[in-house]
Amino acid sequence: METIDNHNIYADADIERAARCLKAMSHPLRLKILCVLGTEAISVQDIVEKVGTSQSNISQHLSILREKDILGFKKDANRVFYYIDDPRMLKLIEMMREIFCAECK
Amino acid sequence: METIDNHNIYADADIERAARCLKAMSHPLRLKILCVLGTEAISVQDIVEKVGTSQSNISQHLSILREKDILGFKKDANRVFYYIDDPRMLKLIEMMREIFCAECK
DNA sequence: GCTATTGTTTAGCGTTTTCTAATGTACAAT
DNA sequence: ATTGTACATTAGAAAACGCTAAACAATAGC
Repeated sequence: METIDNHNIYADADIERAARCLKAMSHPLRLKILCVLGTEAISVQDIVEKVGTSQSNISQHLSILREKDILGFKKDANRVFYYIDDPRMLKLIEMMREIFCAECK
Repeated sequence: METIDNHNIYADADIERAARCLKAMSHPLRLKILCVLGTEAISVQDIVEKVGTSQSNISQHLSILREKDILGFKKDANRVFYYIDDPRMLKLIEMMREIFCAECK
């Protein structure tokens, strides 16, 4: 019966935010997009080739990641280059690699 | 044109596995369950109280986490105690807290 | 035996996700 | 101008999700 309910260590707002972030990464294609991006800025066309699905499909997934402020982009003439804009996401990607790829070498 | 296609650094199997894991965590209630569990084994009833939704709903989410081998459980008389069984998941939870709760203090 | 407690499962329904296919838009090159 | 390239958007259908409510199962206590 404290002033602040400490039976709940985790703020629901943090949980919601984290869950939304995880959800964005939780699709194989989106996760792969994030992995191939890493710290680079890559054009949609190149992403399509590296990830391997239709251009329309990639575009839709990019739009999802864009809406959640995970990706940024810059246009250059005909092309659009996407990059990971959220530093937390970069950390997460790195950690995911450590955790899920450590034993598979 | 190497023997192993290195235009693709990330094995699709790893991606799939990681994505499945992320998906399991990507629901607010499930994430919260994992957070309150931490390294402990907690009964369903206690989880219900700490997480805050119906018992049936918690049970369903527990079942999802169980199916994906993220949670283990042991029965004791009337109760069932759940715990995080996958060490990778524990790491992930820890990292999530660092990333999403670091700046919010 | 009953009754309460603890937990799981099923059914059903509305919502969300994710894909394919088609269309639209903008710039480039000729 | 028209043709090609790069990308976004829309529409629509199938599947997956997530909830409430209800039924079910197992143990505990009387």
